[in-house]
Amino acid sequence: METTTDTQWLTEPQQRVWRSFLGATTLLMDRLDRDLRTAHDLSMPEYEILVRLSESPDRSIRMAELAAQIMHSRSRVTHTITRLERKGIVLRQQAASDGRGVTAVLTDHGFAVLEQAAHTHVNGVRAYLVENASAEEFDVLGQVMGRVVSQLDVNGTCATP
Amino acid sequence: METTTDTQWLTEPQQRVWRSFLGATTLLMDRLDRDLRTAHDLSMPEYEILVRLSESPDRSIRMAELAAQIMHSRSRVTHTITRLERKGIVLRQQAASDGRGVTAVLTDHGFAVLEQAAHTHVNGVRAYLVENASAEEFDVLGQVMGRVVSQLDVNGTCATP
DNA sequence: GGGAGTTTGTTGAACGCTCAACCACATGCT
DNA sequence: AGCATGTGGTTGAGCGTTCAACAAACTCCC
Repeated sequence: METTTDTQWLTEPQQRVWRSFLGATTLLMDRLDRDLRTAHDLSMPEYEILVRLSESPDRSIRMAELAAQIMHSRSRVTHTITRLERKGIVLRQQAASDGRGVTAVLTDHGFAVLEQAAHTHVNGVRAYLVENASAEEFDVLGQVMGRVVSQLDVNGTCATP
Repeated sequence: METTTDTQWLTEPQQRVWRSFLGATTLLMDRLDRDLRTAHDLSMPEYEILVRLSESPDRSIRMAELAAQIMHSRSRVTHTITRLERKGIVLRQQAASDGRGVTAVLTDHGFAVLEQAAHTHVNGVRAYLVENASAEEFDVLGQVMGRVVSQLDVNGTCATP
């Protein structure tokens, strides 16, 4: 891959930034997840799915499309949807146009759960992230993260093992 | 926790930023982890531990201190160290001063593994993150993430379930 | 100096994710 | 039409994480 000589190491300040980034994401995701779990028995990945479904026409999205939107593998989405289905939050439905297709549909109960959970989640995002940046800084954050996504999210499809 | 009325929702642009952030961290961590695994049979959490150990006097750190540094639970570190020990990369050692204490020590072989893996990792961080930001933007990123850490990392100790 | 309370580290079960293999359907080529 | 290749979704095993419970050692205070 690389020889032992051609690697440009990070400067000390760059390293500090990188470690802050690593620490911040670890703590942030952990905290948001825990908040959702304790208050609504919902994990972050589950919550993300509910949000996407709720915004979609008919509150339903094809499995592969769902996976692409939240950057998870198809397999992972299958497992998550299975759990959500068991909780009565979501249900599976054969896609009309494509014999293989399966679409996940948000149930009324699922929508109600989401309406509750959204408060917890949004308050968390504000308190832990948004409030820690000025409007300009937050903007910069968005731009950089956007570039990372477009670089790494090759052709809009997540790693599909 | 909250009533149904007092939640300040995110504006549409704020939402876009948050989703970019979520997507970027998912893709980024995934990719760095995969790169390390395929090239050096090492996960990101494992790698983080090796880095901290290598920088420490005697290449050794107490378990709890290690957990605090990388923001993982003590339990998680125990498991990870157990796996690393099995690979001969690290070994456990009774702490002199404290009867309960255990310190993890990086072996020579572990250090050699790290020397290789570091190239892969740093090149990844540069290519996927650093190069996607100007110097100023990267700086802003560091400041914001730093604030998040100091808010969420209450008294320097990670969630200790 | 002898308990009450705290800190350190481990354990095992349950949960969630990854990975490779797989089937079913769709598409394209000739 | 018929076969090759690609896509959509699932499955189950194995791995890594969380969580609650625990034992051992330290601290403090009377």
